[in-house]
Amino acid sequence: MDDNGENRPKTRIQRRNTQAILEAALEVFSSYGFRGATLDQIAKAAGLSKPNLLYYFPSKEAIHAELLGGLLDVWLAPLRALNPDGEPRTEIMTYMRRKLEMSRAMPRESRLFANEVLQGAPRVAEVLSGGLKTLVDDKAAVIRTWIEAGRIARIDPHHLIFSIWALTQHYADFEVQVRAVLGTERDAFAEAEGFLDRLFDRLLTPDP
Amino acid sequence: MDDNGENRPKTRIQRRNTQAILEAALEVFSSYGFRGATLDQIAKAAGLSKPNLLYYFPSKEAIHAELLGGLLDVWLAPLRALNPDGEPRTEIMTYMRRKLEMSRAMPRESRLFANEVLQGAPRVAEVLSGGLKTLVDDKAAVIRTWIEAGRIARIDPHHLIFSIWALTQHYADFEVQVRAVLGTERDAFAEAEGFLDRLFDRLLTPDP
DNA sequence: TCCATTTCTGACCATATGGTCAGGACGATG
DNA sequence: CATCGTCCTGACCATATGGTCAGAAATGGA
Repeated sequence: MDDNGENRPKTRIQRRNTQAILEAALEVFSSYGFRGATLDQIAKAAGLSKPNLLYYFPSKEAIHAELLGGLLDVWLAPLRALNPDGEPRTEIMTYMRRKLEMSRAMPRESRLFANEVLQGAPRVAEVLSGGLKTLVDDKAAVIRTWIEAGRIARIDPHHLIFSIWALTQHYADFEVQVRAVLGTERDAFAEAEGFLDRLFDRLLTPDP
Repeated sequence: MDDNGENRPKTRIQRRNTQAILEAALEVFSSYGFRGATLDQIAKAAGLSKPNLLYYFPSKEAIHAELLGGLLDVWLAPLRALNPDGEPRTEIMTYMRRKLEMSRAMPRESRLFANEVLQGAPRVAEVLSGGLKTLVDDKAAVIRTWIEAGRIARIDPHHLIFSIWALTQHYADFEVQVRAVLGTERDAFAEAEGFLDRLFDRLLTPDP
């Protein structure tokens, strides 16, 4: 089904152009969603002609799929890195900080996923209920052992993870809103770090 | 500029059809975003022909604008209701619960706004930096007085409001993801209420 | 019942869009 | 420099889409 993976870009030109296309596609898809984006927009942003786009990728779908698939691992890496043998609060705080840093450094990637999920995740539904669910369930189980050991507060692990997603991605996905409300003077991400540190510190502290 | 407001729907048929159109448009726009939605989809969902749609609304833009504008007041009502003279924690907790309830009861409306803001809010940019900013600044000032009086913890009011938005809207905007991860057995919103109660209770409690 | 107004439709239009194709330009390799 | 495979393009196509229009059908009031 998927003819990628075997025949990677070989020549210099292929590498440069596929890279430019994916970069441009990220820009456009993250701004307009899949249906709202057009090949002409992507081609223009990549500095290529539309037929040339389709010389490197067989279809609009394929570009989108390549983008999503290629970024999924990066996107989930921080959660994967959550170490069952680490110090519970450190592990969770580190995870949260990494997610926030990703929102800051890769807001377009965040919006790409947000657009996809918002619109019903038609292209990644299997990933959500497959790999993602497995990963989250796995880490939730780890967190549960920490709770049982009394090392962090007794809160639902799944919703703890959701809260990290929601609070960190909010600053990327709703950036224009955050900026509009805070004004251009304030640094939303810098402030968010302090705020979220405090929030999760309080949330995780076990009851006396 | 806006020729609405004066000539509201009068006849029974007008009322019924404009209602059906807005209902259908909410369904379609919230699922696909502005550019991703088509008039044919909306017309079909409303049980009308496309020309008939355009008999009631002058353009696709107009339908979208009417939807957004009509819902803004409803959407911001809970924040407006935050009472400076009320008991601080009760006021904030009530606000959070109302927002969560709105996410539960009106997920399509939430996604409509989410789509709009995600894609750069081209049609509501003025509202964000105008009315919304004013409202938020106003309520943030109220919260700040509560903090100064030592009645709630010393946390940034703007980010407190952001956190309420992020955490409650997450359950509507990313519903498919939440459902995929949680499975169909669990009731995300019921669980969220308990989780968020606990979270904000801990967040707001003043330092000893 | 008759007429004016409102409501609705099929046919149509201009443009946008995803995608194709024949062939030309280019670049590396002998 | 000849040649072969890579790279690229203009022209083109089928379909989708937002929107228009002349006129038919329904509605409502006198």
